[in-house]
Amino acid sequence: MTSETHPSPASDKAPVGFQEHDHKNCVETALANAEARCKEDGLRLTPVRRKVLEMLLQEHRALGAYSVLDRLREAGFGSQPPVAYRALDFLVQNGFVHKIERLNAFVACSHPGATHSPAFMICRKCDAVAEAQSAPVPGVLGAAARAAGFEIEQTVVEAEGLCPDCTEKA
Amino acid sequence: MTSETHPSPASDKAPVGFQEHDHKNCVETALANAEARCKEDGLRLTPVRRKVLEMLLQEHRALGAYSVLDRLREAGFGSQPPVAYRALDFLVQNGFVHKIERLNAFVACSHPGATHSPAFMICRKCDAVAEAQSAPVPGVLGAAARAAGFEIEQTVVEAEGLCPDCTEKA
DNA sequence: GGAATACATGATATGGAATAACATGACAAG
DNA sequence: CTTGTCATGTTATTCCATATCATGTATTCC
Repeated sequence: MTSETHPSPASDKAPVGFQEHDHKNCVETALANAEARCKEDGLRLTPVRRKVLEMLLQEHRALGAYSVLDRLREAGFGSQPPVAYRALDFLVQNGFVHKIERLNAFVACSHPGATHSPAFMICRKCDAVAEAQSAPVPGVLGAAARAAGFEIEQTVVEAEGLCPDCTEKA
Repeated sequence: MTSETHPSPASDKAPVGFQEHDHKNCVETALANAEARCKEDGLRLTPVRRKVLEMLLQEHRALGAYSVLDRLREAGFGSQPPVAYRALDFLVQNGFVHKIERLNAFVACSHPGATHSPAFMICRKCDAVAEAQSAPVPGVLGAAARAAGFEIEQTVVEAEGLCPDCTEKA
């Protein structure tokens, strides 16, 4: 075994995202969009970065850093942790990828372009991850922050539970 | 150095929580409350567990598992990772302590008793953590979940930004 | 009381996540 | 050509987390 962090116990090839979707173009268009936005903003979508984004789009689920690393090695890139982490940092920094804190894993963004504060639904059984457009900032929290003098820069919202598939099987 | 995970660069003894508060009784009363609730619910607040809760209340900020471990050793308890993790699991499970996913660290709960879905404000500069009573469940996300057939069991809300102290200094 | 059961603790070992520190390569600007 | 900058590569280390087994200590049931 090469080190697949989240084995997705139930179904390893399930159409995670909770809904069937056209997975053919979805990768290519997303990649094209990313390239366009990088050119536009003067960002450099280098080979490693592009490869990492591609594999995350391809998988369409959360991958641990060391899974990413394995695939980079297979593809002939460097195989040391920083290689993966740096690429991931870049992609997260610029909104192409999100980190799932709960899983210590990464997913490609589903809503390219829009500067958003995303929310995630994570299945505790199969580790499937779906992204939802979140409210601008959770209202109550925003109020509390203002009251305390805390300046919110970024908010992580992650819901854990059971995805439709796993609910059915129970 | 014994391994203090989050050194709190700026001020190591700052009144984290973002607001001055009476820290004298706050520990004792919280401990008493915990003991009461455990007796009531038939839970066993053993020496290790009690000690961990006490130190988290004392510190009043997020501590990494290995910081907890160091203090356990100093207090004459076992010093292997599982000792700390088991105690932390128990405390988290029963709502006495919360895990900050963003930091891989733990804080004592500020709102004892109430079964709540907490939200946190985390200073990216000094790692101070404040807990806010959160909305039951972020409304928009709840709707998305229902639409997708996802059953939410628990939600993590963590806001990153600058605490009042660190904002001042900038 | 004494055996059986469940749970808490202690210790060993291991694996995965993340970053520090340093060196190299590619490339553009001066 | 030299300098500065950024991306990449490599080594090593630190930190987070859990599986596993052994031991001990309650509590329960007979």
